[in-house]
Amino acid sequence: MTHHSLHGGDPSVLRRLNSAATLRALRDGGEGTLSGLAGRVGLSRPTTEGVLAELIDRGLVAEDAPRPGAGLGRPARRYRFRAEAGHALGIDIDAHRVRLVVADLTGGVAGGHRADLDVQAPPGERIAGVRAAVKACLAAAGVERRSLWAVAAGTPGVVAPDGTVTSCTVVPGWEGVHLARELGRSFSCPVLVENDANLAAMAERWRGAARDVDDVVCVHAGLHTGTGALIGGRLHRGRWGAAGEIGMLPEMGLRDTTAALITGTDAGPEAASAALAELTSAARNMPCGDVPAGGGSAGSARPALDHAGRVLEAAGWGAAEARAVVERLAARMARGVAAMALALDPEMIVVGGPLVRAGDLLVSELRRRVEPLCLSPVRIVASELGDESVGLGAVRLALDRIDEDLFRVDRPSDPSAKG
Amino acid sequence: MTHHSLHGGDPSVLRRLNSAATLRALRDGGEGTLSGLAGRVGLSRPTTEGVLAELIDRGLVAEDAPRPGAGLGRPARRYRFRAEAGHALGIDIDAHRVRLVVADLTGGVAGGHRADLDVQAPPGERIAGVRAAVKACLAAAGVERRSLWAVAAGTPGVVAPDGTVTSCTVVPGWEGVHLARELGRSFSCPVLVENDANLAAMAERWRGAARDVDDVVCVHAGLHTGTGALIGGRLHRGRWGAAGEIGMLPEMGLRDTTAALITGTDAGPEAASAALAELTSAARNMPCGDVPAGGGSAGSARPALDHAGRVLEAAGWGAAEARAVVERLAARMARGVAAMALALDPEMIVVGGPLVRAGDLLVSELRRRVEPLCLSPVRIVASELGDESVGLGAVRLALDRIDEDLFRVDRPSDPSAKG
DNA sequence: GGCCATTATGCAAGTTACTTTCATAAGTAG
DNA sequence: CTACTTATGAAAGTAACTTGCATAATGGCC
Repeated sequence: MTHHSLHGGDPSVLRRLNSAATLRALRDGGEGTLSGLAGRVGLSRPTTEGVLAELIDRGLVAEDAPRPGAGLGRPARRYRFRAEAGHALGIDIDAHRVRLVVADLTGGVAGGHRADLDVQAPPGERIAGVRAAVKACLAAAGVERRSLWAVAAGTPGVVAPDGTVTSCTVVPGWEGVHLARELGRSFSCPVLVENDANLAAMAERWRGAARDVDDVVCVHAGLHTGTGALIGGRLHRGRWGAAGEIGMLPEMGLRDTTAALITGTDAGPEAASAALAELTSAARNMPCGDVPAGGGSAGSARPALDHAGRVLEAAGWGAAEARAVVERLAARMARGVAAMALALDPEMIVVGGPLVRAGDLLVSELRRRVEPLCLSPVRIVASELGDESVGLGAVRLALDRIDEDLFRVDRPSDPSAKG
Repeated sequence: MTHHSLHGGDPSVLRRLNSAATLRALRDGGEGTLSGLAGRVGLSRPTTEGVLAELIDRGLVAEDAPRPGAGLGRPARRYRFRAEAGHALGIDIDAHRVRLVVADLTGGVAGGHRADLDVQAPPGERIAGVRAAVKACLAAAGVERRSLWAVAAGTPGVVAPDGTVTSCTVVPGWEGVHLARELGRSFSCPVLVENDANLAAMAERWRGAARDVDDVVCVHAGLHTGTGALIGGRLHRGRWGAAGEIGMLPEMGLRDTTAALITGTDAGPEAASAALAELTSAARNMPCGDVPAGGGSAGSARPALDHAGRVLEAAGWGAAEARAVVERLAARMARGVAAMALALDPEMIVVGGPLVRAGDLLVSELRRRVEPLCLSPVRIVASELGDESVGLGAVRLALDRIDEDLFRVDRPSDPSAKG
């Protein structure tokens, strides 16, 4: 049992209930007339009128001008949800870049931004880079900082419930950083931090391949392949935020997936890591336009991803050798994906992340390999969001946090609390 | 988002809300005085009085005689939850026996019963055996059939959402049986069917080792080892009811665990199955007190469990050879348990099922083997419920179903619907 | 045994919030 | 310009919760 409102209440809780229901109807069902709304929510017209007046007072609803000519009879008063009353900011922090998405309260994207980060930068510098990107993003989108009602950030690695990165293999020095607190300094609203695969899963359910699917696993294939799971429509983080890290078992084939793609073998992870290190050190002295000047002082993830990108591209236009490499990668990953499918029995598995490109070869190969290992007819599909997924998922997480306050029925006790 | 009450409502929903809160306070907080209750629920005394009158009318609450001498002042009227107003029945159907538990509405056990079943009996006969056991159980406990408000049954194998056994390796002929419908004929209340490991997990959270733990995995070690998971305090069934069947991957070491124990090897499952078949066929002609006369016509699970029991017993009093066998089993199972721990990151893993006996050797060995493979400090503990777990879990599931109706706030639409 | 402090009860008046009802306003169609 | 349609505005009515006060029942004290 989650949390039952042990306390009954005054008639005022009824008002709050109706207020929340009306606001939801207006936001999810789009603008509407007074009587139309009353019908949708199941309340009488006078009540709806009173509730709306209150919502207008709180700045959440606006009355539009009536539209004559829309039909017979006296024109109806029209109300709409004020999506512009607040905003949510989603941040996708990766080893070598940061992506941002700002959206209004209905999730309408108001702007985005991206900036490169030095892979080798220490955490402080990295966070400073994120701060600068946030500033630029807000300026470009024309969104004021005080209009932000919640911020969420995604990062590779395990994120503890308090927002600390407790384990991260792909961003140097990132472990132990209390990211929620660090980022929190820049904002006066709740700041959440979450694992990137988890956010990708939320994004796919919101606007991607898993729309309206309640039980979904998102396989986020990158340098290391992590998975995120939504169970009953809700994110499952695990007790320590480490859910989905099944790739920690080497035989699952989800570790160092990019390296495995590069070497083109299903040899053990040590061989792949060695190959990656070699490749990286070879690439260090080559000009590499995207890497910021001054970076590249030690083993970097960027050249590996670039190389992987070339392989995937080649597989896309049909190069037999490249296709064989991707097929071997799929064979390697199949165990781990099947294990997640068997453990959770989701309705759908969405495969996304940097290693998934147009052509869907990796996905169709995974489908072929994983399905025979499963008990249930799980649907394995490619991400529809590409590299937007983590940023969008972060926006969704922030919006969920906002909704918590927006639709809460019990009295707000401490509105200055940060999450 | 799960299910939002899109509709606002009359003052009557307020009454239903307060009625539910009062009932819950009375049930969970124990009996109380009128004023004391009002304070607990946060309502005024007159309101509480009205709500209680209504609850008494519905037969859910009774007024006890006031107790003079309990303190100063006028004796207070005392109210209590009528736990005896209805009952829940839990059924644990296994390959060779059926166990039943009846409990009242607070979960107080009113009676139990067990009966042997012929392992080789066809489904119809097996179900008839269950029916007979139900009858005997109700008679012994003095509970009338119409007093049953919900029934839940646990079985090995995968149970589809509609209550069909879609896959079962340990009960012959059990696949394809629509167990919920078959059992439903005997009752005029909702009948639920669930996988046994899932029920064991519910039981451990209710009254076992995982009290007050929201994220828990229960490893149910038997002929085949399945796992059940509670996530956020709720059972996670999976889209097709197959969640937790990670043992379908042979390298997880969870398949044919009893056979593996018997052979004492960590050889592949084929070797173990062959050994089991051999043992079974050898045991067929031996007298075996517990097996009903007429049974034992083909490969049976019972001798295997008996043999396994002897090994575990020997390990319990310290026989070195037997201990080594159990240690090898733990080593075999560690992969699968670790995979579940990594996939879900639960707070606790409870190890139960027929293969767990006093002494906890299997559990401590698993702890030693699994912890190094995990990212998070998961607690691995032994079941506290032994072979009661599945039956108790079934009772808990039935009680949850009852609670759904008891505390529902929206108007009941079709009270004759079966779940 | 009578009186007081204590605690709970029963009833009445007041408040909040929702609903129904009816007369009126503001448009469109002919 | 009239008739019809649809929405509005205000008033009366109902359900349910709260506060407040006089009253009842008990234990302890003198």
